[in-house]
Amino acid sequence: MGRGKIVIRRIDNSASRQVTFSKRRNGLLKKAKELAILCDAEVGVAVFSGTGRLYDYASTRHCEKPTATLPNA
Amino acid sequence: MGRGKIVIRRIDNSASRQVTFSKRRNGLLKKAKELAILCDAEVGVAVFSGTGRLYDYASTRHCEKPTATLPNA
DNA sequence: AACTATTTATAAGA
DNA sequence: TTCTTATAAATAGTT
Repeated sequence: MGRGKIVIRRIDNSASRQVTFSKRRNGLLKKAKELAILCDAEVGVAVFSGTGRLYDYASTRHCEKPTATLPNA
Repeated sequence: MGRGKIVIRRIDNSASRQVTFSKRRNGLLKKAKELAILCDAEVGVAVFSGTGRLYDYASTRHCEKPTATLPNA
């Protein structure tokens, strides 16, 4: 969905990969939220960046929100 | 993204809600997979339908895949 | 379950 | 890196 068509494979360029990660991560979380609201569904999403930072969404949060990182981060 | 613009709020009509759930659930899982591949990120998504059926995706599956249902399903 | 008119997401570019 | 814009992709309403 952009100026050009892309193939779904790892983006080699680190800077481009970071930019795409930021954009698509936001898009995914937005879609998750919309699905939960529109369809009255329970939805949970967790995304860890390459540096181990967590970005998440849960339609119903049953626990305390952690500031998690991957073990190897 | 459709013939008409919609507001993000629970879809009252049960049949429409089910159809939208099916379409958007597939879209969300696809986006999750693309994000994981493009950006080399760890991504997990879990969606429970109103009837408690689970639809999920995990970029790296560390455990056995369960055929889970919500407790109240 | 297919089909498109449209909206939305986003790849490039500024 | 935040904003813009052309274009690809998702999808709402329809058949």
